[in-house]
Amino acid sequence: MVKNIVKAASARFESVRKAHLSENTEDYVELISDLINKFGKAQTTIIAKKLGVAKPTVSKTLLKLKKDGFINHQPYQPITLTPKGKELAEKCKQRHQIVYDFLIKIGVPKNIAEIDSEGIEHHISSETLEIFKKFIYVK
Amino acid sequence: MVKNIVKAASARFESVRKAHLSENTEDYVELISDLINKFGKAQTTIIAKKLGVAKPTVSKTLLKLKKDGFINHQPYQPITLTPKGKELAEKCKQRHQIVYDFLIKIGVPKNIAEIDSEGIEHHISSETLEIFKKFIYVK
DNA sequence: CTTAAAAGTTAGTGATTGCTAACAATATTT
DNA sequence: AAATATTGTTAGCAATCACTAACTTTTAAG
Repeated sequence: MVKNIVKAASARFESVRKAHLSENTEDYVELISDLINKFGKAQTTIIAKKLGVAKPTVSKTLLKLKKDGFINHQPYQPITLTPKGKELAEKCKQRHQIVYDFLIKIGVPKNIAEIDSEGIEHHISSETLEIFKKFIYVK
Repeated sequence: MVKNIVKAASARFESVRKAHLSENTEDYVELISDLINKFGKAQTTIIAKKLGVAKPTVSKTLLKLKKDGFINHQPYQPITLTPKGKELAEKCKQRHQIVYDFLIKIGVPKNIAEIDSEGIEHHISSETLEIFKKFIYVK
């Protein structure tokens, strides 16, 4: 059936659009986790600087992350991750690290690997990730 | 200086956001080129089906692509690419192919490679792409 | 050649993710 | 403790990219 062929063709674009919806959440949660680990706390201003966006943008996103159950946050208070947020952060960090290590392994310069891994990490399937892993540790 | 460290940290996020702005344009132009090659013409309805979006979404995007000089398009007429559009399509197709071939080469199954290459292609630097190429042809 | 189907457009809406300007709360200096 | 600086929020706006409903144009069938 022609319809099914077209449907299959569109699936990959839909996957990419779906990934875009969770990208922002993942970037925030991963960053918040890093900040807590490095500086003991995560604050709006630091997040804004790290992500290269304005403070109100962060403020608004934090409301959404709270609503979605990833963070605990009261106005003017530091941000903490919920169990759900910690879990997502952990998953993202592992994935990010694998992509980064893989790029380094195949010879991509550090500064380039940092940028590329950031863009790629949200679009890698678990299957491909497994193959990346084998490359890093076996070869 | 601490400021520069933070600025460097934000650069990769800004790169990703910048990539997102051109992603849609690239997907459309690449697809339009494919449709012209395969079926002799590119039409709104086919594009909509292939991308998995509604027709009005395509219609609106075509106006933007025309405004930006990537396509020629008069209402109710088939779509053609401008030289600028052809150039971009060619670049995207090559890049897409390299990413896809690379994934296949390292052992990713076809159906997964199709999805992942679609998501990844917009976030790969030319440096990493060159390394991918070497992998495909040399090893 | 008229009618029905297919293709394409316009209008209006909503979510997401940015921004600036202005203000409020908190922390720091003096 | 008062003034100042920093931090965080609210309000209002814009661009992008989706959608549905309703309409127009073109194509195809009878």
